[in-house]
Amino acid sequence: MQFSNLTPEQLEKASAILKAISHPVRLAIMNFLEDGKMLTVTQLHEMLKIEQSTTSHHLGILKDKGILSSKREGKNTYYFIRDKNLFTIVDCVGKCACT
Amino acid sequence: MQFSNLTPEQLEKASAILKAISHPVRLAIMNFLEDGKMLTVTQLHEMLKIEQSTTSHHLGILKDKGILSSKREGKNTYYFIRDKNLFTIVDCVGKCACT
DNA sequence: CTTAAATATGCAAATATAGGAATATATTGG
DNA sequence: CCAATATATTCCTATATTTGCATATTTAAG
Repeated sequence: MQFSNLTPEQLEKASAILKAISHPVRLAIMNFLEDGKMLTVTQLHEMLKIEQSTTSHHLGILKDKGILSSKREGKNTYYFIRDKNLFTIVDCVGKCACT
Repeated sequence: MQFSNLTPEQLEKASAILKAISHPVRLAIMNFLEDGKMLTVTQLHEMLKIEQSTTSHHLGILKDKGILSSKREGKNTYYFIRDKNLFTIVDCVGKCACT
């Protein structure tokens, strides 16, 4: 493949990022964390009303792709958005979804 | 599921849009069409150096999700980005991919 | 009508993803 | 160490996606 102004590597990277957040649950998580908030697995699991393991899976995916970071504090693990650039995408997507 | 400020429907819609463009080939297509250009299946198929049918499939997905529109002119079908709002996302994603 | 070019579609195999039950691990308090 | 809470992981099944070959459809030209 050959590209206009993005290299194949950049395309792979960009699509990996998009793919990671292209899921209703993960988008909801991003939305909850949008303004820089930090939330635990249990908090998200309760807010989303989905299984704890499912929540953990999704958080794992987001962390694995470098979208989220986590910070352990005692028994809790707080998750938060790693790169503030992503706020823009989430915001932008949110707007597009309202059209 | 319950959400902060996006309804479940909006989340579904947003993730459907994101999912549609979350693929290296489709992102490359979006990138080629980014500035409002119109390109045919054959042009894209040659630019991307992938099979004609694969190209058509990807274009079909993007059209099906409302991302692209097409316009037939003789034997050719020109594809173009339907909603200019998407330029912003593609642009934004492109930037994020360069970090 | 026939041919060729451009595009679309049906199908199948390989691969990837999603979700949840059960279980494992980690951490704190007693 | 033991119990309880929080989180992560394993395993399994169902479902979706990707790709390309073969074929169909559409359109223009002769």
